Amino acid sequence: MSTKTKILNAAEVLFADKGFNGTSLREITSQAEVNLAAVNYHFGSKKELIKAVMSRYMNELSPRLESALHALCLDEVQPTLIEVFSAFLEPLLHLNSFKENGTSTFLQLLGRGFTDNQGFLRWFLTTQYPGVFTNFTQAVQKAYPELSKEEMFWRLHFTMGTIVFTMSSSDALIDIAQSDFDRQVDIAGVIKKVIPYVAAGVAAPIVQ
Amino acid sequence: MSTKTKILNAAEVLFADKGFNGTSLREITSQAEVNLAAVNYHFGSKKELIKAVMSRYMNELSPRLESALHALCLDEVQPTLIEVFSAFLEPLLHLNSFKENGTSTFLQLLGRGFTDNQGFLRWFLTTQYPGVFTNFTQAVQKAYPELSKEEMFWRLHFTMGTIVFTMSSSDALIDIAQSDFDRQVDIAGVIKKVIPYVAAGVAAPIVQ
DNA sequence: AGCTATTTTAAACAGGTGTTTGAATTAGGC
DNA sequence: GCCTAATTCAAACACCTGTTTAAAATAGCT
Repeated sequence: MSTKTKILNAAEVLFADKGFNGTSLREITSQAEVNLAAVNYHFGSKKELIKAVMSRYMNELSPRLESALHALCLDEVQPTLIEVFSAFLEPLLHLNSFKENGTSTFLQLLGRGFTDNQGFLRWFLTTQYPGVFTNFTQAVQKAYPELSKEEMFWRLHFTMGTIVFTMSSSDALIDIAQSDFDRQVDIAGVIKKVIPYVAAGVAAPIVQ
Repeated sequence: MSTKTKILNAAEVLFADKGFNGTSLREITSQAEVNLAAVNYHFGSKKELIKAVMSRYMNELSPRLESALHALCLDEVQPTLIEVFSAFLEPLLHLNSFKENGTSTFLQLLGRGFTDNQGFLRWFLTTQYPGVFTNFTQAVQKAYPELSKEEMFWRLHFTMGTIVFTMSSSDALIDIAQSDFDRQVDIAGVIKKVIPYVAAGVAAPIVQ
């Protein structure tokens, strides 16, 4: 395995667990069993390493997600919001076959990306992968045309918050659920639980 | 104004803006115009300062919130979920008269508290202010008795995620909304928008 | 083999972190 | 005014941060 890959593999689990700011290059390189200077040699800087970690997942996810959402838009019948959000399920779970615990790791990274680093990753994702966002809003628009652009803006950010926050602490939540309710839950189970919630939230009646 | 208060005032806005890990004691003390050592003299450590910042708000918020939720539980008629979540509105907005931008600052701090520091603040809040949580779950239980304990656990965490994530980036979102939709929104407006969303999410039909 | 370009290595760099120290200053009670 | 306790202050502490350097090792190619 190349040094670059070793670094990426070590970095992604540490970043997901402790955040980008909370993980030092020394932790990453010692976990990856490579020299400290290797990060700057292969990636240039820590910031570029963060981008590389995210890109590896986004490049795997975004084409599948875009086409799933695009299919809904092309369809003749009006999709339900449940169907729109369910379109995320397969592309997200596919990350598990791409990499062990890939789904969980990616969603945690996404959560970190929106809270750490005063949102430079938010900028990176929206500018580098705009197709995901436009296809998504188009699909929601088609499922719920009465929703104004402004109201949709807010509700999609509420949805993002639900997902991102839940997933960034999904490990802890799954542990609690297992000890308190004696129920085996995995990341796919959590996603299936969250879909009706966000679909109902976005579909909520509009109040003036 | 006492040194202690000067530190708390400077710390809370810096913590809200840049997170707990992202704010150094030197930034805080120079903003507060006090000596660097004052934090350790008056609070003992940075961790204790964080607790003190949160406690100042929680002590102001929790009695009002608890009694508002408790009133719903004592009431004879079954409350709607909208009413349950609306019970948060007055106590939260009261923080604005307690302190300028108090509502926004507190909610941002809360968001930081659940993502920074691998959740030591989550532990602090749930153990120091358990009344808020028990009253809240009781009120939701009364409004939606069909919801199983496990399903409620998940949906309340989804709700927490929605609130916490939205509020931790509320300043950025309000800016975008103003430039994109030319609409004046404040923190109260955001809260009023999020209530129907989370109420509908919690009320979503249960799927097996 | 020999040469070149790539990669790895240990060491140092410059700067930031929370915390502690001990002397200097201030405040409050008599 | 005096004495004591509380507070402030500049300086240093020990450690961690991302990044850079220049020498050493390795790899690939003719």
